[in-house]
Amino acid sequence: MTGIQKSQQKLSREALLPLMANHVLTHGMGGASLRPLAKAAGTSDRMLIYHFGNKERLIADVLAYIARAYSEVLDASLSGERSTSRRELLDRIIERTSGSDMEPFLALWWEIVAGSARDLPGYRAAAQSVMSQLLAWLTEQMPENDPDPSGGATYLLTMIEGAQMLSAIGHDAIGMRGLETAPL
Amino acid sequence: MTGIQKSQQKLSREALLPLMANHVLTHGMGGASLRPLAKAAGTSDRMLIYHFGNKERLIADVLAYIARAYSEVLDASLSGERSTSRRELLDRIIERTSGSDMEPFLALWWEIVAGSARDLPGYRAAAQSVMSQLLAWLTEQMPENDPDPSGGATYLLTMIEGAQMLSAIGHDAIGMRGLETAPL
DNA sequence: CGAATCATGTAGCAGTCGCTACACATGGCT
DNA sequence: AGCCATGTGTAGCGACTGCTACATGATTCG
Repeated sequence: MTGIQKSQQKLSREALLPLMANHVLTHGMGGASLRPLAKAAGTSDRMLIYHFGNKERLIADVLAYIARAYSEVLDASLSGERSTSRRELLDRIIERTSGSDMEPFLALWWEIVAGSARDLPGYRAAAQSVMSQLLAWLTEQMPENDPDPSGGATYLLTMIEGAQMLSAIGHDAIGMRGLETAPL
Repeated sequence: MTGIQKSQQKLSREALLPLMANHVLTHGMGGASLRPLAKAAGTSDRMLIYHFGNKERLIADVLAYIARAYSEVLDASLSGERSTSRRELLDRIIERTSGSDMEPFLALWWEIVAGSARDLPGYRAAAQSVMSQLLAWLTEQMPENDPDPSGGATYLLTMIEGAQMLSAIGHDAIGMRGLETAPL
């Protein structure tokens, strides 16, 4: 009769990651300190260090998990019949990534880019993983008759990301105009 | 004979801004807390609050100052004869912005974008200021015979920023390929 | 059964954070 | 001369940071 039996007694690294990823997606990297993360994952800062060694590795693992999870979302949500032109493909992507459900990920995305630019550990790997996935998906989604699917995909990716950045800073008009006037 | 006469006795807001901007450019937003900023500006956290009211306004002012200073650098360093084609203009921009002296500003830039995406006070205004300046400069630099200078400038801006992001995360290859294969 | 390993709670440390209270010194104005 | 606004140094508060020491249950193995 010593006390209450805890319901969850073996929250392993793997079980904690999605919970922390969720917290990071909604609160951003600014809120990614040990105690809030632990609370979100139903454990203690003490246990996070126990499982991951230190915060640096923790963050790297969480970012890697998010990159992995994002590619799965991408696969699931973006499948469909092949587009018949670059323009149509571009429009579809813009439509999908403009949904409000993508907002948390996009906000986090720019924090990851900023971390990459400053070479913070784990950030660059996550960023490259996401972009590689996106590029691969784009390449195989290129119109069947496209003269240069690979080159065209890198081109589209560059355009899309540029437009999304302009959208993130509230210059949607410029970003969208840039897309509209783009010679594809 | 009460003590040493301090050499600088009236460091006003305006005198402090460039010193803090310099610190932010070299150390990033992560190091932009009151005490380090004060040290860089040769004063105390106490005085920063005295001059700016609180940290939020301080940061907004520093970012606005940086945006202003950047546009002057832009004017000075990018002037020259008009390009004769979109491709040539694009190449010139890429060459100028790839210099290592631009690196501190670019790293800071992505932090500003991330702050904009999270709607932190002051960030979006600074980001829009920088992009507006850049777009205006681009527009007037478009080739003389260009059919659509304004639309073309937004298009180029979108491409440039997309490529720069890919470069920031270490995917230069993709970014540059995107530019090379771009139909201008 | 006993020992060792794993897992976890409680407390706390040294440092930083933004910000404030208080004292005090100047200088200009009346 | 007295007073008030401007400016500045010193100290500190309460909250938070990553991380650690210590103790103690729980499990597993010899």
